[in-house]
Amino acid sequence: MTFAELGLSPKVLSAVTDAGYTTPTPIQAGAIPHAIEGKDVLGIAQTGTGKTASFVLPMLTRLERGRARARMPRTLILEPTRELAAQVEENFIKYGKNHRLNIALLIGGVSFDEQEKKLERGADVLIATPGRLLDHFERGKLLLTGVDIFVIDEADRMLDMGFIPDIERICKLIPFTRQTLFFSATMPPEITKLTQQFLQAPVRVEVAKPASTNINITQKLVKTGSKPWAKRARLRELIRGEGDQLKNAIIFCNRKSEVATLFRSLARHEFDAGALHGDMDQRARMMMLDNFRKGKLSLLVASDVAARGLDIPDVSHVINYDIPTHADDYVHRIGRTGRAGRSGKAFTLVAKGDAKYLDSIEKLIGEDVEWLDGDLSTLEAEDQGDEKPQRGKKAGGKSTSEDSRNTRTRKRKPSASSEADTPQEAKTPEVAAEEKIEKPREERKSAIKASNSKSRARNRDDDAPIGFGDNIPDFMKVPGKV
DNA sequence: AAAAAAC
Repeated sequence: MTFAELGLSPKVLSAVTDAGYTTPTPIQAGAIPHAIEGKDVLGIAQTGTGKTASFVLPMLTRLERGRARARMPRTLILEPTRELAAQVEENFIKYGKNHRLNIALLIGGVSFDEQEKKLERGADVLIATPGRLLDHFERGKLLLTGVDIFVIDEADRMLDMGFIPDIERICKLIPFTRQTLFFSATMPPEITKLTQQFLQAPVRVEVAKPASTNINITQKLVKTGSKPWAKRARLRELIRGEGDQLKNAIIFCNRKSEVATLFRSLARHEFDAGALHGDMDQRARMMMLDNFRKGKLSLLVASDVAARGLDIPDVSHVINYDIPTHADDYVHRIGRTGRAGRSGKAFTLVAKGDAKYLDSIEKLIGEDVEWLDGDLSTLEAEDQGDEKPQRGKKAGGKSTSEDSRNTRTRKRKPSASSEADTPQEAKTPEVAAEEKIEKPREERKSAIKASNSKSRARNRDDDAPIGFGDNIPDFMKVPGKV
């Protein structure tokens, strides 16, 4: 089977050939002919199966007839995250290089002006995250009555993120005569219901290939102490131990605050690291991802915003700094490596107390993951000696910041051994970009809370009802308060 | 328990 047999237009075909592809993936072979015919498609596939091209290519072919009118986009593609939306735009640019199409990307965190201009000019392709799309719609900058092709990508993730009501709303604004292409990695009951609602006599194309069975990925568990400094030290040791084998790595944390902390720590230890999480300013997000893709950064510390769908062909390692508490996240995370036929390694740091999460992961993927060192039984013992191997520190201090304080005050150079093992060119502009990273929301929130409660405490009782002065009736008083 | 997404 070749791309030439799928019914794509010559313009599209030549762009595909130029990109170096000749053989379609199963999802592409299954979906493209039907999509070109104008049929609805239900695609069940993980990312990394060539899913994006399976809707981009037929859409380009179909878009060759007709042109866009102002404020009336001809197609709409919904994506759950900003990065995925941007990635789809890249695909339209790459495969649409022989076309003259107006592409508009509507995502949050960036200015409205440019997006409005593109809508005004008439968009052939509109790629959006739900929030910003509805925002434009409510401002009257957009009519969806001209949409001929509607794509819902990563539907199960949209469900996880609570986007379904938004999607239902958007769906009602699009003519029912449209063609709908619907993609999801899994088919939970809610999603099945949605497909019955949105799709008409769809062609079902299923590519069952969960990332966990990807034989290109070598999975290993890594024993670690549970204290933050101990985990960071173990991580550095792990990275250095991989030496040249580690070309680049995505390091996943469970919390945005942990991403920020770990990123700063790695940067101080002269690692070539970047960070990515949802509370960062959008420009920094784009820059980090871009530099990681281009190889200017070898480590990317990320939250689960990067777990699904991100297509970076050449990631040698995925490291779960925190074990994912949802087993499917594990599958998605490690699926960022071992892509496009390459081999990849996936390490998961396991500390005392992570056993139950490990259990559900192994249950889901249907196999036991090998330990790099030791095993679950040695974990407990290991954690007893969890004292920080340095003296002269204030006991009972916050171990979280100690680790960074050391290097900040001393600014020591990396040791000879680490110099050999760690990626060089450490004087990255990304370290300077550290300042651009916003504080995680929770930190901001607690800061606000602290200052609020302080000012409130000056005035009067926190929970006292307003308007009674000191004569609060008994029944209005908060129980337990004097 | 947390992440993502709108000003």
